[in-house]
Amino acid sequence: MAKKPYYMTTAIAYTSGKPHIGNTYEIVLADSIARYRREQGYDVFFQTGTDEHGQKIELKAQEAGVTPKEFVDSVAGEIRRIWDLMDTSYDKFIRTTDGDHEAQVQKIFKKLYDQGDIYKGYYEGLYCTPCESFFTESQLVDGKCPDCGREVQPAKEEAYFFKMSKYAPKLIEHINAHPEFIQPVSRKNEMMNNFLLPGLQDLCVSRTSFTWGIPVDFDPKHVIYVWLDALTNYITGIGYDCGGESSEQFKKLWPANLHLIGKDIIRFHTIYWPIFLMALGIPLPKQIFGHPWLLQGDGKMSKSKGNVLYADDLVEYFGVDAVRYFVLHEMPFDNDGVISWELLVERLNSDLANTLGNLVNRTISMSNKYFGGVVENTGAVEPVDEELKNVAMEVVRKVNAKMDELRVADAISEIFALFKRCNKYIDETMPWVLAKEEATKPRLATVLYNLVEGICIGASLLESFMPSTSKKILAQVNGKKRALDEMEEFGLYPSGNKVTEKPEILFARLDVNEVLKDVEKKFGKPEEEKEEAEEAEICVEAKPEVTIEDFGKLQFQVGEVIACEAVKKSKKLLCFKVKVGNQVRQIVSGIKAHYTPEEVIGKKVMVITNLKPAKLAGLLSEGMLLCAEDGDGRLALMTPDKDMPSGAEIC
RNA sequence: CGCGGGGUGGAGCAGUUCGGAAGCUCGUCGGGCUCAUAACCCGAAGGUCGCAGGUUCAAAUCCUGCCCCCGCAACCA
Repeated sequence: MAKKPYYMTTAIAYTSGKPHIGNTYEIVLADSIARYRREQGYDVFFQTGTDEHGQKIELKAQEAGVTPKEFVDSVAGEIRRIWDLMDTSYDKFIRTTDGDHEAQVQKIFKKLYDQGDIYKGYYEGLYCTPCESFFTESQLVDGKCPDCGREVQPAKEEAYFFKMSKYAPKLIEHINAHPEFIQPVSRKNEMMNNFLLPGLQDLCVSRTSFTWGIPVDFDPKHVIYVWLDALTNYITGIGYDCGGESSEQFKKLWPANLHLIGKDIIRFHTIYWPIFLMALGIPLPKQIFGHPWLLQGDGKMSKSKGNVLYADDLVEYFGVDAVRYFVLHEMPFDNDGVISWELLVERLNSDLANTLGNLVNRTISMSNKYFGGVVENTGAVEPVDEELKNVAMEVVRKVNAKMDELRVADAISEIFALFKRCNKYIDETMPWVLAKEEATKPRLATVLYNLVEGICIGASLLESFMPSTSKKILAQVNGKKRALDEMEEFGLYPSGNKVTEKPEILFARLDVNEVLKDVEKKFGKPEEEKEEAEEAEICVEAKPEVTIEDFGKLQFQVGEVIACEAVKKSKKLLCFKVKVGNQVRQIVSGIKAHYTPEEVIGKKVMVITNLKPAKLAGLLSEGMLLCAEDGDGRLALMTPDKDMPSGAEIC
């Protein structure tokens, strides 16, 4: 019987920079699902890749002084290196700059245009010519440009749009008829209520403001904007052709069984993507799963804090499988998870070193000590054995059930429950007591046999999640990897097999303080006490040299804060009244997080007074308060060293 | 009233869909054991489930109001 195909994908990673552990989580999660489906007998095709177009990349490349292509080649290489490092078993790595993808996207665009789903329209708005920006009515300040205060003109910019609304009813119907389509279900209502039911707006699918993208071939000043370019990778990657020449592979694999994505892009995958597919007349994927995020432990990610976590750094300390274990185990099903060095060490020590590693180690040691490594089933059973056997026999069924719901973290917990049960079994049977008398040796042999059998089952199940650990354990106990359908029977381990003589430590315990100290040395201080160190570490990007004349254009003066209040509806802004000489200015400044209005009143501050006024949150700001900013974004107002009258010029 | 997520023993989380004895892992304390990576096993302490109301025989769970945290968005001059 031919194996059933199973096509799954991850989102493609955006090549604007090195992916951190949060991005890496997705590929590992996908990998564990892919591996498990293979175990279950599916013919799995697992695709991942990179999204490489867009203005941001164009800019980043410019900053780096390389071409966009050179830039994405380098980042895509880095991403792929990390995916490989994490031991992920993807079958295809697609890049949106691949020639066949680009060509097919152009054809798709043309087809949708020809059939009237894409039309040329205009981005309409009010245009400020000097600022080269569009604004909507609501963004204007007193009917003028919010940036410069000048007049704006109604204007249009050409763009292509996709008629989303046309397919919305059909999509609503589909979603209602297939409750499993959007996972977790809580997301379904969000999509329905927020986007689908209120009515979909047509989607802008082209841009003329940058060039790093796939050109619209019949109108080359436009490039195809992100979603039509990125989402289609799922079909172009397996050989879709909208001219009717799709590959055999496409015919076999489509529709996809699972798109695994982050919760932030659920909207695009459950609304725009299905609608594109409907327009192309091909079936919809069976399931979209929006996973939660893995967040850094202590506060925001920040390079100066040294707490941005990258998979390769973590692997250096803990090893690939420990990192895989952590991200898979710690990530709950529909809530964000937390990752930090401390938590990582905790999991490594307690689950991997203590529960699992130590179990394998003590079992093998005893086999060597008492029987020269030979593991034999003498059939000397006792009632206590039943419970262990039950747990071992149940575990496959439980893991299967969890994996069918994509509850990977729970599936792993089930496997570890078996290892814990094995540890308990050792205490119950007390092998070291049995070893004292010749008469109880047969019983001892059976106890050790049962343990090795339990370990084999657990280790075999572990393959999808921690592939190399699984292999290592099986090698140490000299057992064969058990297939899922070989786990309905307890006792398949060949009686008389010999375990390894020298068990290798699977996971060494780490001392959390030493790790933290080490990390600090390597990546900089992770938390608070960083005063002195910080001073030296701040590095501000150098600006081009200016002349004294340039400097002379700026006017700085001492101002006295005579009033200050928080700006309602704004998290960051304070509104100041500052007396400068004989006039009072209103200045709006984003330092709410650093100063309260009370503490700032009466302070003498440094103000740039000839800056073009601007509106912030609807309030006029005539000038700017100068602050020093440290590496963590903390601000300090600049005040004169000696008392100076307000209005005194700073030069 | 911008959008969204969250507040459950010291830490990290489950449980909330569809009310029905507050649960898991770690840590702490006490005990057991010695095969093992100071690991393993057992027991205990510790929570007004953010606050205040309401519905109900019964609320972590449903309803109303409020407080606080976190992302994103916006205007961090």
